[in-house]
Amino acid sequence: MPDGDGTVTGGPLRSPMIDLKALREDPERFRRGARDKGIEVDFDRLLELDRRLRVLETRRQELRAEQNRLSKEMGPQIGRLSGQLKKAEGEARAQIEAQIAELKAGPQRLKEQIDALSAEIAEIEPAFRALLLQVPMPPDPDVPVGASSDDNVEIRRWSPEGYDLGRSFEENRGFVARTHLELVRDLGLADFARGVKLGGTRHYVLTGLGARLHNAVLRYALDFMVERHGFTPMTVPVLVREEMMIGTGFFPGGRDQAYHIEETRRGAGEDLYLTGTGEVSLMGLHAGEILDASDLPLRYCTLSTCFRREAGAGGRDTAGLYRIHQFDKVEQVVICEADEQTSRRWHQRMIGFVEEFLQSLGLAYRLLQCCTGDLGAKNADMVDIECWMPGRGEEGPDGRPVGAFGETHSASRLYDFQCRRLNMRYREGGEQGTGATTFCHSLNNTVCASPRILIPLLEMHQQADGSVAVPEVLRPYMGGIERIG
RNA sequence: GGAGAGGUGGCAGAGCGGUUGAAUGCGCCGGUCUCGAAAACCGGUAUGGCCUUUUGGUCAUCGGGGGUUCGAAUCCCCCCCUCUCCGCCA
Repeated sequence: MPDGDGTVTGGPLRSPMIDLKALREDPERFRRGARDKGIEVDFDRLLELDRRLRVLETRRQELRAEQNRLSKEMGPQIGRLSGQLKKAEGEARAQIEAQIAELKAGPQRLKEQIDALSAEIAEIEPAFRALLLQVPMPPDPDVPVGASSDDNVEIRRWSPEGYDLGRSFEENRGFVARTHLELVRDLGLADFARGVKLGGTRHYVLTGLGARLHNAVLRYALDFMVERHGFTPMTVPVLVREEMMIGTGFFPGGRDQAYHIEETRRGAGEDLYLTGTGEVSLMGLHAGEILDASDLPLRYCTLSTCFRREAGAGGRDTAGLYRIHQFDKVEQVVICEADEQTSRRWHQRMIGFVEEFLQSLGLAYRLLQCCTGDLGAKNADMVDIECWMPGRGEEGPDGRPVGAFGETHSASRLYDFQCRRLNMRYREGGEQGTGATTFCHSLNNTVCASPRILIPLLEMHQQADGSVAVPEVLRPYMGGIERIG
């Protein structure tokens, strides 16, 4: 199997990708969108290839129509003559053969012309598809234009009662904050050396109560979405086919970020990829389907292990639980009707769920409106949520970190970008329905990614004596334990 | 891992290489009949693309890709998937 981009041809999906008609009608909108996102796409070439392809395709269709017509006309004749040929002898035989050859000559010429056109099309089509696949979703007009995360705009912040984000941890709590690294070490919650021994850099082992806390917060997060907000929990593959990675928009852009299982090298038919988020499988669930409009919106969540190569992260965040190759995450996904207002409302609600979740854990956070440069290819809009991590950030005068916000959540609004690529549509009556079909809209947001969430959890709930208080909502998942250490 | 059987329209189920985008049945929609309903009968009932102002025309699609052929659901190759049996195994 080829590994090249732009080759989602098989399976139940024949990905239409970006709306070609929209692109033809208003290429400027897509050009601007890509520019604002800092993504380079050769639109001139793309549009030129599109024009050429359509000319060739139209011509080929005309020829094929002619061929079909001829075929219908003389098919039966050739068949009849071929039948006679079997019985015929000598002179009569030669005559029939000549007749058949004559009949075949016309279509033969057509075939040659069609083959020539086909060859030409086959030559430029892959490049066209690859280019089309690179076209990002244009950001919504109300998304601030910016180059990088530095240009993101804070929307609001929240902190638990009695904790003032304008003051230092020490001023708030009366003692100097330990970092999560120190807490984890002193309380025996993680073993980095052995993690690295097992899996190499950026691996870790959560030990004892560390593992328990990790599981507790994830289980709580899943129950929170299911019981409080009516999401349907799913367990899904984390090892998926390439078409799912392309369909969800992670490929081609994010190839470097995904672990690639090269099963073809062992004789299998296709390679597989480890997913970096449950979003891939949750979105892929209904790929290629026509959903029943009355079943929308679909609200799914999953607890899945996520794998990220962190290519390009260089030496950033090498220590601790912040940036690692493998973690677990509860993810929420909504698939709704193709309506901007509906889609926007869900975005707000999904962000609200996370705020409620973080508040119940007593974690301080802020919401950031991501700027165009930080959206990635697939999003029309994205809001990041960052938790306050007292042990993070630059060193203060005392040589201790002053604290910083660290990204823990990301809420994406994609319109029909993914659903087009995944060929996921809806209409009244679903598959059996009769009306026109429409591509769904999709959204996703983190609910809880751990162990990263353990950083603010441990750092915010640490006590003067070095112990850590377990938030009340997690205690039922920790066998009633109220305090670690 | 080994052996075999299959994948056709919403479902079931036909389909000697040539008016087969696909019989037939079911389902669904519309109509006739009826006070109304059922039955019966008649008609309609896929998706996507391209051309077209409308109407309409046309191409592609019978798991996916490639090949043979003037012509492929039908023949050949590769892959994916499903089922059965054996082996192995949480």
